[in-house]
Amino acid sequence: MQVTGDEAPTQPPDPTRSVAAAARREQIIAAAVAVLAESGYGRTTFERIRQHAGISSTRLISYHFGTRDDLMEAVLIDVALQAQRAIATRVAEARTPTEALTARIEAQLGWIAEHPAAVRAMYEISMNARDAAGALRYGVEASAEANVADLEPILAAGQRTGEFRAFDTVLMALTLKSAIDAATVRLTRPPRLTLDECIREITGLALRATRRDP
Amino acid sequence: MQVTGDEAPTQPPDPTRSVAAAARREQIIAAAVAVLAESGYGRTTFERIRQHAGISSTRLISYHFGTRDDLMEAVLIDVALQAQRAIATRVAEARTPTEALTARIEAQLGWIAEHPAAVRAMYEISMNARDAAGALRYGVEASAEANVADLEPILAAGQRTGEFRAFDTVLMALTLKSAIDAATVRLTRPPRLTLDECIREITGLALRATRRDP
Amino acid sequence: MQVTGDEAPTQPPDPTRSVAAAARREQIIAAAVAVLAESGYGRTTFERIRQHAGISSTRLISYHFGTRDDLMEAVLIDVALQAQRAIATRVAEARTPTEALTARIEAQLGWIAEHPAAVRAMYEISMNARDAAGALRYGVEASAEANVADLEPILAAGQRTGEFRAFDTVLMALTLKSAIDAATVRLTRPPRLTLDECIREITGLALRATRRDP
Amino acid sequence: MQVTGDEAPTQPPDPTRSVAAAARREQIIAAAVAVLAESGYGRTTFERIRQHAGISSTRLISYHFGTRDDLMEAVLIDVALQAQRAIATRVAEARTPTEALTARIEAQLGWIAEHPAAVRAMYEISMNARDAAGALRYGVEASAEANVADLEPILAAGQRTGEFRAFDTVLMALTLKSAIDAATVRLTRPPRLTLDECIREITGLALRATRRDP
DNA sequence: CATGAATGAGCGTTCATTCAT
DNA sequence: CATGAATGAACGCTCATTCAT
Repeated sequence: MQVTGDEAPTQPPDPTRSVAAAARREQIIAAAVAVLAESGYGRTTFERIRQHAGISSTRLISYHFGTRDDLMEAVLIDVALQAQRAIATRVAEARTPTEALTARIEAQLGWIAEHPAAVRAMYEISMNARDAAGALRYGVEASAEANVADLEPILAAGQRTGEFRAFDTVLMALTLKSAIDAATVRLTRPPRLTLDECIREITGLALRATRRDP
Repeated sequence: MQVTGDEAPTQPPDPTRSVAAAARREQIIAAAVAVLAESGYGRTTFERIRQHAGISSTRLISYHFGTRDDLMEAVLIDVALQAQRAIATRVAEARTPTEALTARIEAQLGWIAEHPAAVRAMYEISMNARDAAGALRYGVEASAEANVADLEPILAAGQRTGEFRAFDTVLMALTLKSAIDAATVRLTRPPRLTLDECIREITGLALRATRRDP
Repeated sequence: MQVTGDEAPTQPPDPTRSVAAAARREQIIAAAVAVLAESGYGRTTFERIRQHAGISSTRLISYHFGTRDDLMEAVLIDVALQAQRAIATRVAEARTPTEALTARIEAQLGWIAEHPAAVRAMYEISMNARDAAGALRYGVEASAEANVADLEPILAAGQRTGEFRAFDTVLMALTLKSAIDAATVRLTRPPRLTLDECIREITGLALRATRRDP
Repeated sequence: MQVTGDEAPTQPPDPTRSVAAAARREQIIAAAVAVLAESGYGRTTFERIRQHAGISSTRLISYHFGTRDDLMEAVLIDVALQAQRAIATRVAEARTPTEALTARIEAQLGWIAEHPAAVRAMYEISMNARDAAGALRYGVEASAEANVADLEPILAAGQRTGEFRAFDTVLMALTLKSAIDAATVRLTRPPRLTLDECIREITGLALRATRRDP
């Protein structure tokens, strides 16, 4: 994802080569997430990030990330990967597709509840970052795909083991994603539900929707 | 030292005094709505609005609306009032609370379906406009209140006539609002529903939720 | 040549509409010419121009001209037009093609000798201004064409009147241009010639090259 | 507090000590020449040179050459020496001053025709490099002197042997230099001449100008 | 009702350079 | 011999806004 060539600042550091650079990047990304969540995309300037990160110069940001757009992309990728990893870890512990489905829902809702700022930051970026032509850079489609990509295999596995009934796995994945999104909103906006209520609600729905007809 | 108000070089002209001024204001607001919907809040600059409106100078915008924030507020109010009026008109034709409730839902969903740009513009403003301190100027609460304000009287009226059962009218109004919001999303994002399906869904839900137990 | 639309600063002033704006533009262009001649293209910054023009803010420059490239183009056009006009005026006074040819050479060499800064400024721009792709924006070809455009009609007219012999007018125009360019160099670099010497040299050459064979 | 010289963090390594360092320097100079010729002085940044040279970091450039100005000077000197050497070698083969004069002209024009990028690079540097005060660092005078320095001895020798007539050798050298410069332009810009034509032209001129009157 | 002219503040970006190993 | 990390300074540009008519 690193830009090479002309656009990059002098000496773009290879993040994989140096732990110090990686740490700096993490520090800056964390600050960017906080500012995005608190102040919104439009007010997330290098200067505000600099203040929040407690570093001396905004130059340090462009040194590590290049342009503002590059930084935003780095934040988006970083946060998405973190979420993905957290969820994948918990799903990996499941022994059956049913458990996996439950774990997946719990993990996602749990992660969202635990990282409201990160979620908000992703939202700000995906709703505001635009390319030169003015089109949204990270459209709804992209995030939809991302959220569905790991759900569909679980459903397919469940059908293979016979735990789940026959249905279109892509469509079901999309439906579950929508349900989770709806529940997510209920975590933050009235009529509010607690995390446990959300999880219970969605897992109940998912299990009923996928289980073999008796 | 000019003897003018605080917000503009010459105070925004009294819209009742001049039809020309009112027309200009409408023209600019319409352009602002279009730009907001197409380019997002951050890229909705005076210059872009000027182009879209086909007027000669951005000065004309600040002349009529004062600051950018003032313009955004004017857009928000204008659009909200328009929606409110359209809905109120249709609700006013209803003869019973039940009819009013149905009309209210149909009218709102209908208006949303017919004015996607306006809806998007309101969304952009409410999600991005911030005050000097950095706080969202038109929080979720504000729009919630607005959307609920005309719903609650209908419910109360239904209870008085005995058509509706006993329930907390505020809570029920909020619940219905949430349901409508959810349906709204289904108009634009998969799994998609048609306007008619949305209306049927929500009115069915509302009627069942409010009617007297048999 | 005025950029319209997005790239323009707020309220690009129409230079034809206001004498004040035209005066400001002239003032800024004059300062730009001086800085270009003195400091070269790379050091011709808004700030240096601002100082030289004795104006308060660099913003005034971008207000009137837009981007730096736009300014440079404006300078180039302005200077070229000025030269063109000065030359055309003197050529217009000529009664015969022979006189016109002489006048043309005298006028161009005279203008160059009188406006060394302007000549240098044009040179700096044409040798340094590049487009986004990195290619020279105002190639040698462009200036060659410009310098030849008014020469060729004179030659053609002389052939019609019978004062000049038969030759390819385009080729002859190019040749004369080359001779003038060479003479120009001799005005500034050793072995140096005076303006009068240059004029005598080139007009002598031109007249001999074009006159009817006896 | 490092005990180093003024210009670089660690003093530019002694080129005689290490062949590796010399090779690096050559590599970087070659890249710089290419970038100068292609992109012009203003766009010849460390980053672009780095890309062109295929090295990892711009730091390597400043390590070997110090500042940007130092690099440019190194390029200028390197290219000039190369040209000088090529020309001197061919002149050394001549047995008489007349042969030497011919060889000198042929060699210079030949070198120019064979190394357009190097010629262009020298030109870019000499026309753009400036000192802190803003004055051209390598003025026209400098290059004139350089080009004349080896011409004058040839002429003087010819006078001593009696092959050449009496004339002011410095003035004649300058004149010949001007003629060569003019021919150089004719290699690249219309009305164009081939290399052979140029050589014939200039050598013809030179021999006629210097030979004893019969 | 409309416009022209001017302006200040802030932002991202670029570039060479320096301090460390 | 080479590199990584950091940094300061300057620049062009954008935007909303204000002072005049």
